[in-house]
This record gives sequence, C-alpha cells and structure tokens, in this order.
Amino acid sequence: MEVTNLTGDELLQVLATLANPHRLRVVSALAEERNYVSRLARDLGISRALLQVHLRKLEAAGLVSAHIEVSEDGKAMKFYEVTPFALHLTPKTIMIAARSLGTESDLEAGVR
Amino acid sequence: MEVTNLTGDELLQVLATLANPHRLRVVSALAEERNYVSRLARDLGISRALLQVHLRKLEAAGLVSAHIEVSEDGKAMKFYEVTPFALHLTPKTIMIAARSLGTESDLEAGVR
DNA sequence: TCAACCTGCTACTTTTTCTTTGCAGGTGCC
DNA sequence: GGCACCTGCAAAGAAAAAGTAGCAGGTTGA
Repeated sequence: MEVTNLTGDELLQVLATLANPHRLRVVSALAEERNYVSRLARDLGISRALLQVHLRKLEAAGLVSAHIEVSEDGKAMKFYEVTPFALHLTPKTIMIAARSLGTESDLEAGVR
Repeated sequence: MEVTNLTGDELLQVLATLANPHRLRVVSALAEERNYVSRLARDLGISRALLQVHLRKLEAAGLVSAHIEVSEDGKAMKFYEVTPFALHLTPKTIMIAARSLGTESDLEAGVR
C-alpha cells in the first residue's frame, strides 16, 4: 500500500482513520500480535462496543483485516491483524494525491 | 520532520490536520508555489475566512509557515509556504509513536 | 438452567469539527 | 471620499464523529 497508489479520497480516508488515539493504539497493538476483539478490548481498557466501531473503520480503510477462527473449545473468535502498509507523506506525494480529490464526486454531488 | 521523531500526540495532530480535503489542497497548492492568503483563497475557490481557519491549523501542526511581506504598492501580505516534511507511516512506526500516546495528558486530565 | 465466555448491532447522546456571517483594522489610487 | 485591494478575528449555526447503553445471537461446562 503506497501513497502514490492511492486516490486523494482514499488517502483522506486513511488519514481520517488514523487520526484517532484509540485507532492508533489498535494498530500498534495489532502490529505486535494479532488478537481477537474481546481480548483486545480488555488489553486496551476500552469497551467492546467502542472497539468494534474503531475496528470497522480501520477495516474499511484497509488498515486491518479480520477472519473468524473457532477455538478448541468451540468459541467463534474474530481475529484481527494489521495490513502491511507504507505511506510516505511529503508535500510532493500529497500534491500528487490531491489531484484526484473530489473531482468526480463534485460533479455527481450536483454542484451545477 | 520524521515520524520517528514525533510523539504520539504530535503524530495525532499532524494526521488530524491532514485529514481534510481543503487542507490537503492547501498543502498541494503551496507545494507548487508559495502564496498569500487572498490569492490562495481565490485559487482554491473557497472563502478567505475558511482558508484562514485551515491555515491556522496547518501552521499549528507545523506543516506550513508564514511571514509577512510588503508588496511594492505597500500592501501587507501574508505569504505561506509548506514545511518540508516526510512522514513514513507503517505499522511499526505507528507502534513506536503510540507508546507516547496520551500518557502524561492522562495524568494531567485528572484521571487520578 | 445458569454462568462465563465469544460475537453482533443500532438508537441515542455528547463532543468535536467545520463553515458562514459579519465585523474590525490597514494601504494606495482615481 | 470612495473603491479595490490586503489583513484579522469571533460568534453562532450546521454537520460529522465519538462514545454509551442496551439489546440480540451463539458456544461450553458446572
């Protein structure tokens, strides 16, 4: 995942997703080891409901991925892990991404 | 400006600042050429008041800098330019930054 | 059956961010 | 003086994001 491969809107989504302390901690925790929702919530000291909201956003931005796994004792557990990504943000890379910002959407959105 | 040199809170501020289409466009425009407020607002097609708000945020995050310049005809103009920055965002760099997240602030904020 | 785990969702409130509006100051030129 | 530029700020309304609470489902094992 490279910044030069992202459209402006995608970059925007990734930035907005990372711009949150909880989600930064989630990425950090998952970078150390994959984990399942309930345990991750306990580790981070936040409610499961809140964690789920953040995980959904991270997944939507493509920063983490999940899959169900059934433990030995039959519990269905959802394991999350980080997507290996590398965003190189510089004025120049932002310039490139910004070219494809909202362009089509502007037209669709009925600015006329 | 390197991500590994930033505290978690500083990284958070930079991310939150960049996570906005207007501000992304501003950085992009200033990456091409420095500019003064009124003209930049016209170029981007947004109001001057709105631009000023965004410029303040960008400046607070250290992404742009400004200085007053007096034109030949005596007008005081505020020129902005981008700060050369390079943020390399990967799960690992985020892990490092996340260690210093909210720690002191938590104590200050009266969690005691 | 009940407890202790696992998952999911959504309606609602609170908080934060964004944007507009309107006012203030200044200069030079016709 | 009036107009065309330049700057600045802050209150207030509108929109988006964050967080909570409460409900649903499932499994194993005592």
